Amino acid sequence: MARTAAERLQHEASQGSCAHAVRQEEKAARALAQAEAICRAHGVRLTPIRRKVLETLYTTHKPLGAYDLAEALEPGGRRIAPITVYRALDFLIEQGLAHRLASQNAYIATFQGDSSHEATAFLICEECGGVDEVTSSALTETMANLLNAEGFRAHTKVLEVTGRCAHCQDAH
Amino acid sequence: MARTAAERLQHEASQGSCAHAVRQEEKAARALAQAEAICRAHGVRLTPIRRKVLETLYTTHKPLGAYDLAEALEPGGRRIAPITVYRALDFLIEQGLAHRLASQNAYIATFQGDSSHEATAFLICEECGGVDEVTSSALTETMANLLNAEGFRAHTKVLEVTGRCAHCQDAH
DNA sequence: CTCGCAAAAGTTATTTCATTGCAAAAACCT
DNA sequence: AGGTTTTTGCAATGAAATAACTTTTGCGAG
Ligand SMILES: [Zn+2]
Ligand SMILES: [Zn+2]
Ligand SMILES: [Zn+2]
Ligand SMILES: [Zn+2]
Repeated sequence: MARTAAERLQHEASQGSCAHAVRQEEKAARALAQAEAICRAHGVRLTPIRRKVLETLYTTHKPLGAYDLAEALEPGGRRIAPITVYRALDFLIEQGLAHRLASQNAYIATFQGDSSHEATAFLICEECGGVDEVTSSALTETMANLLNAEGFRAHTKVLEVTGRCAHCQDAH
Repeated sequence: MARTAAERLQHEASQGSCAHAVRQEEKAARALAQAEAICRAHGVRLTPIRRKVLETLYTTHKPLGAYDLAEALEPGGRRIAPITVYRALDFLIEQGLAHRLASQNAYIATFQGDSSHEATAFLICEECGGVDEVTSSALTETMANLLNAEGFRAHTKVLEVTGRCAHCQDAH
């Protein structure tokens, strides 16, 4: 089944930065500022822990498990308990700032503001670990039609594709 | 996150048979016969354990966790270890006879022979626990286009939608 | 400022899901 | 039967997620 958290980290380390991560620092800074704005607007608090979790997700731009996050947050402070990470993740997901990749037991920051009625697919590269978030009106429409035809009222959509991203194929 | 195995079972018990399960016995019998044929054709063995797991999935027609299955197989024999169930599930999934619902940590029998290049969506009702397996050429095409546009070579597709099925809305 | 409340984080333990490693048994093939 | 491969048994462990309860923190009302 899904790669474990430890394997993910090792894989990432062995790969170094990939094209998915380029210029991630600047994007992360902007995204973080926007997240603060969103939280203010929603009247909720982006506490230090929540902020740090989100920041880690942004700068990594790869799926991280809750225990990965706990580890990543460790330096410069004491070890954070898993439950704390999960609570932060729950918060971030509620605010549409993060997303759970069910097929990986991992979490990732959301760049495009979760326009919740849109169908969003996550393309997960098995080679470099990068994740692309893609939507298209065609996809949204097709899903809507399909669900409509079945009379199914959707609550949560999980669209995850694993495989090989474009630049990992080139570099094969 | 996802409903636990125990909750699933309790939910099922509280609901009795729902429309998703009607005439499941006959369908299950036919599907099981077909599964035997498939295994013969593939030159692999549908052993008693594998067969029993598949049968349980067919007759239940609801997502079951590995430990649920271990429990379900218990009567009339000794307790089966989780690993054994997982091995049986791995086999069934390899043969395209079962499917893992990543969003539920649960497994379900596949009725339509997994024509592996088709995009199949699973509609999971949060009310009755029933799962419908749907495909459409439109969905397959849309996904193919989307992946093509991204230059992404797909290996595994996870399309799972949770919500409320048609008859659970009627009965609300 | 201090009291009181509610939200957040800490602590400890437990549950649920999945895998590893090795031994025994069964099925298959000469 | 003898040797090989596949399957199952068994015990322990790892990994992901949650539970129950306490303490701390942020913040407004008095
Ligand atoms: Zn990459
Ligand atoms: Zn890649
Ligand atoms: Zn139903
Ligand atoms: Zn239903």
